[in-house]
Amino acid sequence: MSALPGERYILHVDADAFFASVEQVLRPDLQGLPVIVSGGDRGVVSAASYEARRFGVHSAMPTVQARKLCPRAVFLSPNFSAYKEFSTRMFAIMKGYSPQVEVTSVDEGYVDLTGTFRLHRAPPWEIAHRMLSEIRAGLGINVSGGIAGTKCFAKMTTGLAKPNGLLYLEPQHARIVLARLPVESIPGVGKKAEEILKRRGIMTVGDVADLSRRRLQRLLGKWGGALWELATGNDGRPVVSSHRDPQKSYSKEHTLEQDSKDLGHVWSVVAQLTEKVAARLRADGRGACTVTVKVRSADFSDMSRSMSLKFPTNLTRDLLDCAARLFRLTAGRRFGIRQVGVKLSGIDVPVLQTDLFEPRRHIAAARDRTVDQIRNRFGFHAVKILRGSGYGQPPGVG
DNA sequence: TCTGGGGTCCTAGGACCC
DNA sequence: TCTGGGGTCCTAGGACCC
Repeated sequence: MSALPGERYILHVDADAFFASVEQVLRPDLQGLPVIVSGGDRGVVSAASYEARRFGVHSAMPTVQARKLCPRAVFLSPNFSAYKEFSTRMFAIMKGYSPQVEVTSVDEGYVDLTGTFRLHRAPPWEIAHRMLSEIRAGLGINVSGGIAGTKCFAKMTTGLAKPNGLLYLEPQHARIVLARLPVESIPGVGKKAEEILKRRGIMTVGDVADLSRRRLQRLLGKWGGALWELATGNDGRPVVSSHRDPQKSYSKEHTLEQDSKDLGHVWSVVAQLTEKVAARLRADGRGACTVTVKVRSADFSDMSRSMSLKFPTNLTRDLLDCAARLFRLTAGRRFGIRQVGVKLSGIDVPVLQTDLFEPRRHIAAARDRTVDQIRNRFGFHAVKILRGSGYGQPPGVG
């Protein structure tokens, strides 16, 4: 048996209720119970075990609502380092079967199985079955997989295989089976695109495929053309096993426990976010040109202000300085503040030529290094940067 | 129902340059 | 009175994904 010329066999792998499943492995007393991982009562559900889903709980649902639907569930805060470790083990198993493994998120990835006939002397669905079985046995979690001729179809097929299943759709069957699914099951079609399409009677994947590319482009812009390729099975994107593109932005957000109009307090939160995100930048040996401060008001309107520097920097002093100026520009709103965020972009190697003219920057860099070391060992609050100590000025508003 | 936090990519207008 | 055009960078906002 061998692959037909030009035919691809792409496997999409997705762990079921990943965060909740990992928690149930780490705490066997939670097996069989409804488990909900969520970021707190003003947040949303990150993952719900299948026991919790029976009560109607699903991810992205407000935690408050999940509590109403399933008050007896075990609610847990996320433990990202544990999820990362399980993720690493899962992908290590996958890489044992094919060198072409693409990691798309902590619990999801693609494997190109086109070459497995030759490599393993077994058809791709057999290889996929072994792979998923090894993950289940090794990690104790459930995983699902879908095999199809394109990445898009493989991912949609996984959706049909859940929970804990594996499904292979031959090309001619994939067209028929997937065509019946609703438009929003195509990855990339969210609420907005769904509304635009359905308002015009375009309800299913098949309806999209039957349109002309031009019509879709008129409806959805550039994305319309790409969507047409996905829906018609002309998605030629390869499985990319090489290293991911370097990270393009670093951000940190925080939702306040209560909406606040106390700009002094809110600024102290923004300053902490800035310090934390700057430390991540330094840990990667990188710098940022652009700083963005985002404010979400109690009415859920967002406002962001950004500014760009001439040279990439990772000095806390520089970044806090920008953040303070930007935060001042967001003042004067009618509602309290719900959430704030700091984003660093325009990422590059930090530039130091200004050092020649300003030895104080060396001192600032040394101070950052010291603060990072202490905080890495004793925690963020082991060091407190006081206002008026040369950086991190108060907002001067309100 | 009452809406997180981490990202990526796209659009559109204005400034600026040649 | 009429007033280019293309390229690139910056900013603000928004859609989408897990």
